Amino acid sequence: MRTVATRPKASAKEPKPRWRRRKDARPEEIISAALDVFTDRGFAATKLEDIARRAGVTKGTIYLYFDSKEALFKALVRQTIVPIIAQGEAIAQTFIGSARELFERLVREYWRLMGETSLVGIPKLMMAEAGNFPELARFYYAEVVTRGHRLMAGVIERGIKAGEFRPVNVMVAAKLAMSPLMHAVIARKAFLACMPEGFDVASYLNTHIDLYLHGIATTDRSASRAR
Amino acid sequence: MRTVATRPKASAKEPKPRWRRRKDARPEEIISAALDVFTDRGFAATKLEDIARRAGVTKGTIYLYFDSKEALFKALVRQTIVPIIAQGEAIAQTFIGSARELFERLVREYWRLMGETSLVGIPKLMMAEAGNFPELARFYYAEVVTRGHRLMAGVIERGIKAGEFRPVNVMVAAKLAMSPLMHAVIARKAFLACMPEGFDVASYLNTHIDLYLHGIATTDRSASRAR
Amino acid sequence: MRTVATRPKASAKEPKPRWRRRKDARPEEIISAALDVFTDRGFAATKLEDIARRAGVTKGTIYLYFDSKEALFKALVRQTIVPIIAQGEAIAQTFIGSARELFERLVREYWRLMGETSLVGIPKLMMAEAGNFPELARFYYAEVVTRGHRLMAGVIERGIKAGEFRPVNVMVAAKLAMSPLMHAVIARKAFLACMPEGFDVASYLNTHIDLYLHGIATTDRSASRAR
Amino acid sequence: MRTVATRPKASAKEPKPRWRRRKDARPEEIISAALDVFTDRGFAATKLEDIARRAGVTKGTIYLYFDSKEALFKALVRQTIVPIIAQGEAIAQTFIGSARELFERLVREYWRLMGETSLVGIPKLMMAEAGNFPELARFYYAEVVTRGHRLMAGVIERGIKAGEFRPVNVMVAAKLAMSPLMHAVIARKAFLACMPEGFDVASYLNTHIDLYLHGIATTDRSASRAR
DNA sequence: GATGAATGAGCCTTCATTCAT
DNA sequence: CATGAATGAAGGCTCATTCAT
Repeated sequence: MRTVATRPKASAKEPKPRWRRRKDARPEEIISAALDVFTDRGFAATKLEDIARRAGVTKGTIYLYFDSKEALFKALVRQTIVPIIAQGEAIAQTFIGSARELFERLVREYWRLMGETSLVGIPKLMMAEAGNFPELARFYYAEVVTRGHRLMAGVIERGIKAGEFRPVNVMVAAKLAMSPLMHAVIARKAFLACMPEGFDVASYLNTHIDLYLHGIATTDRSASRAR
Repeated sequence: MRTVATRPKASAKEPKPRWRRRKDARPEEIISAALDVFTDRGFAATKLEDIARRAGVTKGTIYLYFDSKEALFKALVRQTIVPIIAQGEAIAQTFIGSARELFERLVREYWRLMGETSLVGIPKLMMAEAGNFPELARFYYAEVVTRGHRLMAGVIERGIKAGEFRPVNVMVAAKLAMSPLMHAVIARKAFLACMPEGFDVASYLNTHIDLYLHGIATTDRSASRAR
Repeated sequence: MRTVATRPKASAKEPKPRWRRRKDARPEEIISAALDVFTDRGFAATKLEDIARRAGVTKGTIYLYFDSKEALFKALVRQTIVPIIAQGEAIAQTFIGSARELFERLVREYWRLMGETSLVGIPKLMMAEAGNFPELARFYYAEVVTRGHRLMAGVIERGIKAGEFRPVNVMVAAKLAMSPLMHAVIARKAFLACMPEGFDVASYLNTHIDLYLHGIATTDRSASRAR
Repeated sequence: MRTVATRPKASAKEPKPRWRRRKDARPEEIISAALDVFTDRGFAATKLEDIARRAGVTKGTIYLYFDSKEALFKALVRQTIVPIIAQGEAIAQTFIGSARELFERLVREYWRLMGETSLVGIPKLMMAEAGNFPELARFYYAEVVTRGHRLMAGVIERGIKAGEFRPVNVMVAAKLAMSPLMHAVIARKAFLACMPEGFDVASYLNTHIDLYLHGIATTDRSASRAR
């Protein structure tokens, strides 16, 4: 749960990792705690004290590193989310294979990094708080949403050029590729406790990939791809 | 009293008719105001006083009709969203035509009722606040989300039976039909101010319909339908 | 329960005494209700609405007869308590018999009129609120407490003159005759629910009369010692 | 900031040492202030802000130590009254002398500890607010009232066994020994300002002791008791 | 005369923020 | 660096009081 962006090898167990405080790891620990709490309470409903407790410090300490609750929130968004996008871009640039395969790879990668970590909370939070933090919303939209869309748009363009995909409005198609992912990731976080049937991730992703690639494929040979 | 017609744009004195109306229109006026405010501030950040002001009453008045801020929030959700779903169900039951046409009809109807009205705020709010109101989340998920999914699932099943659609997991496919709509509707509300390029609703809907129907269509004749 | 001072023959049953409203009985009904509510909630904790409900009217109606909550409270004290004292005085003046018999009569009468009706609430209230209502306290102390003490003092004086009682400071002795009654009446109201053993009124009164008369009686050999 | 050294006991400006102390003396200071304020305003009429001001802190500080106004009230009762009772019990257990002497000792002690300190306010409050705090009333009645009665009952029993006192219902007699004290202590606090003649404590106590011991004494030798 | 919808001041309570230690 | 006691500005909620009907 305590994942921070680029620290994916954190051994999540660590029974009691004492005696390694007093480093400069503090800000990260605080951000990590903030992620967890903001994420499932929302901005206003989050108490600095909860963050402090979870980070193993006191309220006052937070102010050594962040000017205000708002500043902490912004730092959180800025520092946790961008690396994800960058990572996606890196994958795309070095990927060798068909556009369809790349599409599938990115879809699954997105879910792994966003859907399965506490990072889910970020888009959820941004949707909710965009109105209250206009500059942050602008930053987020430009640096994350648009960049993510562009990434996916590149994949689609690649597919069109390669004759794999039909010619479509690539930016719109990119949004349509991402939105089922973003929505599911958020809704799952929000409503998991309310889903008696659970949420079958594999089915959801497979069906999305299947329908989407079917939908966008050039129609002559009709490249089906199921599992 | 009401010295002047219905909306005293009067300039004069109007000594101090401390309060005006006094109807059972009040609850609805308050809910309407609550919709606006909750919707763009979130639950916790909303001040009862703002709702009151917008409804043209004072804080105290709200408590004549609702027990608490939370109760007002619940009433808001209950009274605004459920009818929408019911309306969709009515359309589906009386619809005459192909499954594809029904799909398109529902997609456009959803956007018209949710995307173009302030009701957008409701799902946005629910996503954000579900964690803080487990009971409400359960209600919403059962009465709105699931019901909406079932509605769409029925359409897909109809298409499969008619040979229009490939056999797929209908519930998952239903979620995938809805999620681009739900996400877009929310994101548009959240980020519209941040979109320099705006949001081209027509393209988005058309492309979704096109890709989705293409994706789910039985592949032999492959009935494409673009615009 | 609903007793109002000088209306002791009120038939407490009256299944539904409708259609006799709109008289000038209103103020009394309100005072009666106020007595009940003030009495077991205290002044500040009493809501006008509770009084109104119990009186079968609405909040607004109270203001037709009383200027404010405070005014109602004062009227309540003034109008309900004085008749009691007067009644006691009347008994004393017309009483034929020994001082000891008169003492006993007054003690039992006090309990009957104060201990067994909602009038108990008045001294209880006054003790509690004297600090918040100085003028009222002054009125009450002069018109009720002092007058009550004087009444009892007269009895004691009578006993001394008749040789029944030892010579004592009559005013102090009067207070000591009354205080066990006043305290018991109040404490019983306050704590009845907390007394698993209940409160044995007969024992309490009998023992008080016994001890007090024994204590004040001229002992033939009589080693009195006063100051 | 602190332009000057560490503890400017200086007279000069003292720019704004926003707050001072910071000890665990705080809870006691608050309780002490609460005693004063609750005591002469009653529970409901007391404003936390008044308590805070009197304790030299702000409203918020109270909540560092007590969960709510009610919790503060309970703490107040628990910490002030119960020790008094215990002290009385200690006296009785170690007392050497006649039951009459012990009776007198306890009567005077009660007055000294309750009548002459601000603790008077507690029983006064309890009488008034018992109805609003059933649980607290139960606690108080069991831990204070009953315990006090039992203490006095023991004394009376001792006197009976020793042949000093007539056989009486000891529990009732105990109540009658205490009630003039409790009532006087409360009434004096409530009405002192209304007593033009003042309240002669010595007379009151002496006369009570005299009458009571006279009343309960075995009658043959007629134990007089002087000073 | 009565009503009851509406008001608005005020209180309890919370919590981001500060700062002496 | 850290702490945590203290602050003080709000916000939710209540309720005595008013007044159009």
